[in-house]
Amino acid sequence: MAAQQHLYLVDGSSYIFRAYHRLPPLTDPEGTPVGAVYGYTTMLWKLADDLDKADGPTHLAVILDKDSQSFRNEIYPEYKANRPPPPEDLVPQFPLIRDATRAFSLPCIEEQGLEADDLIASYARAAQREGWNVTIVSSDKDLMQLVGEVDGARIDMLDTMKSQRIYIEEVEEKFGVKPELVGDVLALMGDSVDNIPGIFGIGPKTASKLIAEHGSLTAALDAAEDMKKSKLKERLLENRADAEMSRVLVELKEDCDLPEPLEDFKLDGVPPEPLSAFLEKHGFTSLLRRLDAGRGSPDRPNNLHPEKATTKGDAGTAEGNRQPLPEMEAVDRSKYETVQTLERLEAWVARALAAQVVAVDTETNSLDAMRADLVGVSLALGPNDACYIPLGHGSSDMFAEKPTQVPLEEALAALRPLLEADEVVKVFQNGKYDLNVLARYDITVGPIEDTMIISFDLDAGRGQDGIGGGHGMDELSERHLGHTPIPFKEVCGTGKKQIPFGEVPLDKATAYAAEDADVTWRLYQHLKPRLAIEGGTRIYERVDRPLIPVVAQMERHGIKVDRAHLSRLSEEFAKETGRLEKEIHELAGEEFTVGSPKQLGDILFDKLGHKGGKKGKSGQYSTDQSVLERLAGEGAPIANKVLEWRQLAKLKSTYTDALQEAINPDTGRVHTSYSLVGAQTGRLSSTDPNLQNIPIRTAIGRQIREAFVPDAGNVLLAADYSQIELRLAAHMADVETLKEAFANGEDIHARTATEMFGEVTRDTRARAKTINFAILYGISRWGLAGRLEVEPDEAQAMIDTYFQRFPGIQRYIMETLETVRERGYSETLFGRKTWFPRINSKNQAERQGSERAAINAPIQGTSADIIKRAMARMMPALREAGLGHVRMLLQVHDELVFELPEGDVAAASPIIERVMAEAAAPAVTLSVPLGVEIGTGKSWDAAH
DNA sequence: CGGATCACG
DNA sequence: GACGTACGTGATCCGA
Repeated sequence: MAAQQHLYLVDGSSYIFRAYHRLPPLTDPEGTPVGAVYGYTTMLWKLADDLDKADGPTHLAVILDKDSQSFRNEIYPEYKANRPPPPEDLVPQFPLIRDATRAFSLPCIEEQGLEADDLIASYARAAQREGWNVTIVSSDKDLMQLVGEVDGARIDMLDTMKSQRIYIEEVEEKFGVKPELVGDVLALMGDSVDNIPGIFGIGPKTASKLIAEHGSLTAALDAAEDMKKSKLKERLLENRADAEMSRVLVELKEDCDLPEPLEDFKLDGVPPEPLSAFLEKHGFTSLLRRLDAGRGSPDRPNNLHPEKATTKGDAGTAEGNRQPLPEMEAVDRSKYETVQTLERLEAWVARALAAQVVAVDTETNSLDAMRADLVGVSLALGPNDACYIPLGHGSSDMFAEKPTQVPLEEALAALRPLLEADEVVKVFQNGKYDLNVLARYDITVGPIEDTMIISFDLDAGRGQDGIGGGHGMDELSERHLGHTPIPFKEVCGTGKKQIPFGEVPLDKATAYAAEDADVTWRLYQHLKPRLAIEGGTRIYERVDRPLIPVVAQMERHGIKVDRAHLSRLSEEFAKETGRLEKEIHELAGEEFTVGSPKQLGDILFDKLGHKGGKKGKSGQYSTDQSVLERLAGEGAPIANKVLEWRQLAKLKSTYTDALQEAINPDTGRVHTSYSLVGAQTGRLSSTDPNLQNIPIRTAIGRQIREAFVPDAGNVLLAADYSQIELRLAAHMADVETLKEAFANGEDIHARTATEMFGEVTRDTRARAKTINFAILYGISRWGLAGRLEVEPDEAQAMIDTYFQRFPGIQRYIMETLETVRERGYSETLFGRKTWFPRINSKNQAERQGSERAAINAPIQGTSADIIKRAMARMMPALREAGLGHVRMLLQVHDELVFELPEGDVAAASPIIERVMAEAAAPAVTLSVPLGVEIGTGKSWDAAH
């Protein structure tokens, strides 16, 4: 029996539109935009790769739309009439789609007066009649009508953007009906893009419900008569004709003449020319490399090096960020080596030195790098070419016999030349952790690369829809390699049963640890080339990569905290909260848990009968600060007591108690952990403990800052950027008035007050300040109205005045949004991207949320870039001045905290100020000065 | 484990 | 027809 034939029909036109909106605006060496073509090319490649695979294509053709007119226009002149013209930089890419298809030596079918959908339908049916299987490469919902099986020949669909097969179940999931009824559903719901009317007011949900219930469009329309009186009934009766015409419009023409016979679509491998010439012409160098690597032809993709497999293609989108799974040599854990002798270790080190690129991972007994003891090291030099070097296994009694291991000192001596070699790149996943662990053994690792940071610089913000946009190894491995690494909990257990890694038997430990290095190596090969292609090199090389060892060093420094001071505060707060609690209970007339917003709400609004209680969607009264302040103003003494109680309880539990516990017994200091990938905008975040939210705004809270102190003989120095985000907004939106004010060193909120209200008073300045921030955060009249306690109309008037007084701001907002809508990401002045997959969401709240975030991201992100650059340059600048002993301890978004001998303040201050003020240069020249304020003192509080 | 609250820039 | 309205974080507590 002959092998089953399998025809792939590629819907080229719809693909290019989607690719355009999902991919960055790349241009080729001649400046022609080619982003969408690049996506299309990688997609074709992937399909050609699948040749010879089970279910892979034996025949393939690309189907294109010839022009916008079709027989449907004769039925309904408005058909597709309100389609906006394609974007300017997409137009020149249309002909390139044909070029790309020909470059792959694939047939390309288009026909005057016929839409691609009709050709696809006709070819699909023709092939099905021959008993072939058919896969339609498209996600067009109209085509879903075709899905199904006739006499053992099936038609399915493939959405390459989402790597998703669509068969009957998927269609049913989407439309709630069998494929053959999809046309009926479409006829009811209409399609605004194609301008198919459907019935107004009936969306996908109602349409599929009606069709599922009645079995067909006609039946549903007939049934309308007997429905009970409703909007729906009216609409069905009134618009029957529209629905019936829509049914004709969505019907696919399955009997077109076939311009070329099916047999001509036979796939026969892809000759290297003209493909290579095409790739070269358009600067697709990574694909060109793949072509060269694959013995000169992509027709045997399995011979390609796995690391050269699909690079970008269809990364994260509003609808998901799964990439097509690249071809790769499958992970084979049996190939890993457990290194137990010095001889073998030296052999690995020698090979690594020769390889120039080695992935490294350390295993320890703690997540806290500052307390973690080294348990082992793994290395990877290529796919499955990895080893684990156990160093601290079996230190407890769980091992009957301690396993054979290279003694720690000897092993470190052997590894040191590798880890410190200038000419060998060490690749880590979250290298900051490993750097800190190894620093405890006096090993200064470098140079390093970091797959977590690379991923962040490429994909920050993707997966805001909860589909997974994280940068952890397991997630990256799933997403990019299609491989699930052994979960940590499978090796060490979880909860109470968790054992330290050092107690894991060597075979299991090797499988886990060597795999981590293996996966890191693969991820690096996969992600690193994308940086250049997608314009991520600048931010990675100039901002984030240099920062890794700097932040690692800051974490190791830590900051001294006065335990006695905190303990005293804890006691005071405890006494005070206890006293308040009693008073609150008396006022309430019963005892209850003050810390429970639920109980408090019931007491305030039900029992005590206060007015204006608002329940949120959790069905619970809101009792937050603003509510309690209102009640207090209305003369409810209990509200003030609760506010006071809350403040003290918060300070005690979050700060005075927790910080004491965070003091490292070895160093006597507190070592936070900064996340370099925590904030989508590029900011750092701080955890365990968070030292970026230590109180400062109230006097009581500031007492906690007094506990942060220098060593004897030293002082703390705090250097703050003044109004950096507003300055950047003035520069980026090019607002003359604001730039001038900053140039003259004016009080910017006062200046805003003058412009807005004509005079500066306490009140107008405060309002101006609120408005200034509101602008940075993407304003709405209601939001501003709430903050300023005015009517939305008045807030709108203020916004209008603001835009009028500061021309440029509105234009900046519009332009930013337009760019983000088009490209899917925002960009900082230094080229940092933040993706907004929901910017074009149909859900208004979702979309508007993304819009506000997108307005803010370039500003907040540029500020983050600038302070990061200052941090990376800081120690070299200080060292040059003989101040290498100055320690940079903390970063709080626009502030750096240093510790230094009292006598060095005068020498260090101007250097710190200069490095911070000039941190944008030379990459970016700002049209506003960056102001830096410096203070010193015997505590963090005193330094402000 | 999610929601509410509140600490910071 | 109602929703929900300022950006970015992390820690703690309560209660299901």
